Amino acid sequence: MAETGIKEVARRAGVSLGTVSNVLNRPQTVTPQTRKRVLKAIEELGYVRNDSARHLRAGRSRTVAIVVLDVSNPFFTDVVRGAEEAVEQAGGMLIVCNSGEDATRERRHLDTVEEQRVRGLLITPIGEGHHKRLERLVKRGIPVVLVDRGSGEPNQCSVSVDDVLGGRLAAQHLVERGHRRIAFVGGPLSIRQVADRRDGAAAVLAEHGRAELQIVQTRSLTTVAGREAAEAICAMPAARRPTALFCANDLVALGALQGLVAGGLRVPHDVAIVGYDDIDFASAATVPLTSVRQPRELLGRTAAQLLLEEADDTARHGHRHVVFQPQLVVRQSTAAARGKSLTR
Amino acid sequence: MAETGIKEVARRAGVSLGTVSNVLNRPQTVTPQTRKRVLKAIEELGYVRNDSARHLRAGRSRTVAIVVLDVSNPFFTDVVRGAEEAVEQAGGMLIVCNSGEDATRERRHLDTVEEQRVRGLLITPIGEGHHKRLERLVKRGIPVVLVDRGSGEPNQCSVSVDDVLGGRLAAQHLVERGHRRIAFVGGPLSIRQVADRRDGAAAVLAEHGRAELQIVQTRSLTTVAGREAAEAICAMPAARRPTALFCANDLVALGALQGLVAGGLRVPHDVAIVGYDDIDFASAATVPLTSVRQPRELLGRTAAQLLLEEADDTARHGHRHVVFQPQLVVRQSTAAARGKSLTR
DNA sequence: CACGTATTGTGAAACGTTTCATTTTGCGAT
DNA sequence: ATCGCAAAATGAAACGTTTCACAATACGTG
Repeated sequence: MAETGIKEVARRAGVSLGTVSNVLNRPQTVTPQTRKRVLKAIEELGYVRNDSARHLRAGRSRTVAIVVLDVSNPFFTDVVRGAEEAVEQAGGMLIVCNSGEDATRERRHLDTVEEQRVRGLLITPIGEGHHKRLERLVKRGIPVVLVDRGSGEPNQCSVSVDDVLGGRLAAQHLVERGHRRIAFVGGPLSIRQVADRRDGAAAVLAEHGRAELQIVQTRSLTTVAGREAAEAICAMPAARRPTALFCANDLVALGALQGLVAGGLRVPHDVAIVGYDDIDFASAATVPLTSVRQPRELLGRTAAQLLLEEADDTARHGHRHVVFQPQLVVRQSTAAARGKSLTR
Repeated sequence: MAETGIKEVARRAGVSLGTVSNVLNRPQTVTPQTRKRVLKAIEELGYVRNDSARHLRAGRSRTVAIVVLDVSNPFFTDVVRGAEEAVEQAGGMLIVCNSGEDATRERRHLDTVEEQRVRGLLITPIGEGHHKRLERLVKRGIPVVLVDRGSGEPNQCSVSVDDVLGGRLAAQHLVERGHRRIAFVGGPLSIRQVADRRDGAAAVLAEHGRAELQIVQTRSLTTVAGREAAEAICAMPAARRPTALFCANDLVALGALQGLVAGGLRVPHDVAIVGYDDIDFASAATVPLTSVRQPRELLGRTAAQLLLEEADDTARHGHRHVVFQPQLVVRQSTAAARGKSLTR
């Protein structure tokens, strides 16, 4: 298993170690003639740089890590694609870690990422207990940017979408459609985005003097959780049952949609649904979903750019908190019910 | 930026370099007393292993890479989740790379992965031009397992699903439903899975003496591509227009569904659709999609297990080619058209 | 109490790069 | 030819680990 290193290349090309390194890292400083000779040797030997050695000596890595809540949620894959674009354009590499909404796995990933001395970290943290941990990374010289999550922290950037506003848009729309009994479906509430969306919706109801926002908590933000929540809702007596659901994200909404239909309720006739994220599948659902759109790829791209900027020049970098605006997209799942007054 | 290394830990704990290393790697060989002392020093100094140095010296990495065709395709995210599970269980880490069906990006990822000297590589390659490249990785001691792709290669494992059979199942079903003009929608055909599915379908038609399978090629396997294909199909004269589509995957099928509806055709009344993969969203579509199901997570998990087995004991490892069976799931998108004979 | 053995601890060498202070080479001007 | 200078090439040191041959210590036995 003779690893062919820079040394053998040097010998074969009849030059010194340093020259080979120069060909690799500062081609201008070496005569075209020798350069060619070295490249030929590299080719013939099938030499491949050893990134660990390179990184060890150079002290800086070219890879950026992103830790997301759920890789199988299209929202995050779009964010990842945006980040990927920015990172690769800068000649780096993005590695994707999935915390799966599990704090233990999140911590494990942070450990690994720290051991790898990555260039920087993009993360959508789970709870609030990450502060000291991320703080430590920053102290260590690893810039951190919060993704899809606002932050008052003065020593890190964040890129987010105004979730409270998103919640308001959703609730506002449902109120205008005449709904009185509205439920928020989602969880866990320890995820800030979930809590914010709920708060935004609750605020609107309060302003309108409507009944309080019901909360149907779920354990996670998946279609399965949405389906389970819908079952519980179907089981409620009709008089108390909400006439509209505002779901914490589209996966939950899609699951709820299935659950309601399975339980014999019609959407939007009996129960209207508003989702969140406006993933591609929202418009392709059995009943196309009204949803709150977020600029997914832009979110990822912006976060990555901020991160790279900080990594390139930590000294001069000023932390920023970018907040995008969400946008309501109305579709059939909240179409006005014909022949049935909800406002009564 | 004083990197606290093993050296400082040793000094603080009043032991030698080697002892600290032993505490980290072979805790049994060190007295509980000194071990505690070292751990305390580690804690106090906030020491974090430098993975590059570790890897450089040890020669072997703990990370496994997976290169997929499209991270935003739920099929692959499920495969990734399966692989992740197996890798993490073995104490490793999985890094996810997205080739985006782009050969250049695939090559870039292979380069990086090779430079990183990863423990092993899981890959769903794009075309056929990867042979020598992967061969080289294997020669270098990096085991490679092909995912979702069969292989006759004797020196690498592969885990796949019988795509020809999948194509047969789809076509068989459509033929039984009475369809005569059937089109295959998907591409590029350089992706083996796509070609295999088409071939399976074509074989069935041939056996039944039916008209040839029409091919509507797409540039990629996305909803956008499916929508475009559907537009082309809508534009065909009704007499020549296929009465059923077999789409290379569910994303294309979902896009086609949208495109057909937008073009004024009803599904399944005017045109039936069969998708492939049976991703979660297939059953939640406007018209729930008949699809060919693949064991997605199992695929990923099995591939990772095979890889780890090989990495752990290259010498004794015997290469295997695991092939799973796909399964047809019938839903509304191919429901028998009422009051209209397709067999005329 | 001496001896042999098992258990702990030690520290130098090696992993494959990059960096940088030096030396060597090439070349135009005198 | 000779000198001077810029350009090119050199090679030793350093990055932070792990490994391994060896030394030191502890322990049970005759």
